[in-house]
Amino acid sequence: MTVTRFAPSPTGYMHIGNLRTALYAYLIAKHDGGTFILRIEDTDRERLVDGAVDVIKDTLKTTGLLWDEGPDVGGEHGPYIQSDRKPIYMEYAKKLVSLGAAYYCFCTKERLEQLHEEDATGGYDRHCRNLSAEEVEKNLAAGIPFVIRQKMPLTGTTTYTDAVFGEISMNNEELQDQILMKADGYPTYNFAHVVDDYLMKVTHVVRGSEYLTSTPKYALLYDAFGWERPTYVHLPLLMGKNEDGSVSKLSKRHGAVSFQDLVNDGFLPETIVNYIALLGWCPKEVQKEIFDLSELKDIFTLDGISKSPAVFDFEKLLWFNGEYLRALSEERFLEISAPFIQSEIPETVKKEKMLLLLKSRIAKLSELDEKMAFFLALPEYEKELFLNKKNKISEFETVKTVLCAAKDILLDLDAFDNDTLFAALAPLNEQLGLKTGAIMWCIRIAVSGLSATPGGATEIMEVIGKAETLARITAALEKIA
RNA sequence: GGCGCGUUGGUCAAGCGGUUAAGACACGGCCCUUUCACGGCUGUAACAUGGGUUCGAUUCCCGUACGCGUCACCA
Repeated sequence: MTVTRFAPSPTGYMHIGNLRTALYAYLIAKHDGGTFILRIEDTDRERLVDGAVDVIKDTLKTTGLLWDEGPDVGGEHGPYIQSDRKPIYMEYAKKLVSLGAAYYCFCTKERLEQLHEEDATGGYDRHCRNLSAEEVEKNLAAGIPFVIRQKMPLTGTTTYTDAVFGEISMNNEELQDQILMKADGYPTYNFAHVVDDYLMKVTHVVRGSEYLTSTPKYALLYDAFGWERPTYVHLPLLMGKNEDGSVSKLSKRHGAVSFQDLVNDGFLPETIVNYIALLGWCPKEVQKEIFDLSELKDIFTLDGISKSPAVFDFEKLLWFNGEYLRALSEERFLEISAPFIQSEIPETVKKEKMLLLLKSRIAKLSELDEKMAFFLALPEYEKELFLNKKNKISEFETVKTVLCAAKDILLDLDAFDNDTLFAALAPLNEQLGLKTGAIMWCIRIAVSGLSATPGGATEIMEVIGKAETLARITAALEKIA
């Protein structure tokens, strides 16, 4: 039985790297029909952020990463919020002390700071490591604040096997006697996650590779308790590209990097999931890139995870999103695009038709407003725009002829849909001795004021309606007169 | 700085001793076409480096360079 967990600390937003960790943890469990746990790591009481847990839960829900055990849904290994488990840690820490693998430390923060000033790379000097039982008892009885530290072996090496990176060894002398229990009675991450993972029967510890070198310390904790070590799955880091071309760990300076930022910018949750699944992992023997969550569940295997860091590429994300947008049903597209429309849309504009014209031409929903602007109001443009080499339009006289003829035809038209319009205007080519493209070019410029538009001349006319079309053509005629 | 990890085109990446070194994004060209987009075809572009091991290294080993990570009463 595979059991994984996603154990974020509530920081107030869901970093995309964190989301990917959650995704992989979910996929590893679900590929095997296992259990996916959500656990909130809120042992840092000073950094609590209101509503942060909701952000985590909402993100997981909208991406479909539903947890089998955790807040709201419960489970047999609860509670799933570390602050609710507080008594557990002290109990286990004391056990560790009695096992000789941890010790009470009464050093003050001031002393630690001084130590650091004297030697910035030295770390803790293990001052309290060998206090006698009597001294400890005395200090405890006197109510002197204490922390509990892990007693690292002084020699030898500690080795563990990571499912992605293979064997990792660290010299024990590199390992600090890290703090397990803080003076405020809360455990540190270093201790809490080990105890919880054990108690929650987590089989695969999935997390970013920044933990690669501290994992020996955790493995030692398992050993000290006599617990079986879990399978470690460290994920390659997500990087962002800097202005100067270098890369570093993806962070806010690289732009929108939280799930919510991306969604607000008009990326679909499915797109995000799909894209980040492929950042650091590649399917075996499947030659495609578009996957939904359930497909990912089927094909996800650990051996497809790569070791090298991956640069988050907004360009490719954009491409993915365009693919997802185009694949959407018209109804669904209309529905989800609504919140992104800020513009006031006149009654005379065929709104749905307009939006659908844009559907295959945008990469993210936030582009909608800008791209629809010309439908709503004719932009300023230079009359030279009418001149077009490819369509062999070199004289304004030609443009005038086309527009006048078109105007006459349109005046008599009752139906104003694309097909009718095209059928009515296309014959102008023979009458005027011009290519259809040239005819439409003139008209399209007149009704849009743009050299490139979503949709052709007749589609645009249908959207803006007869009155507006005639008004724009009249304006064009005046412009070139 | 110590320790650890990584290094295939600009980016994501396949490859797991013998390949014309896949594919995708981006970029260029062509086609389609009422402009654009979509779609189709096509082009440019890569094994960081030096030593080994081997009949043969992108692939295995060692060094070097570069990059990243980590050395908290944060996670």
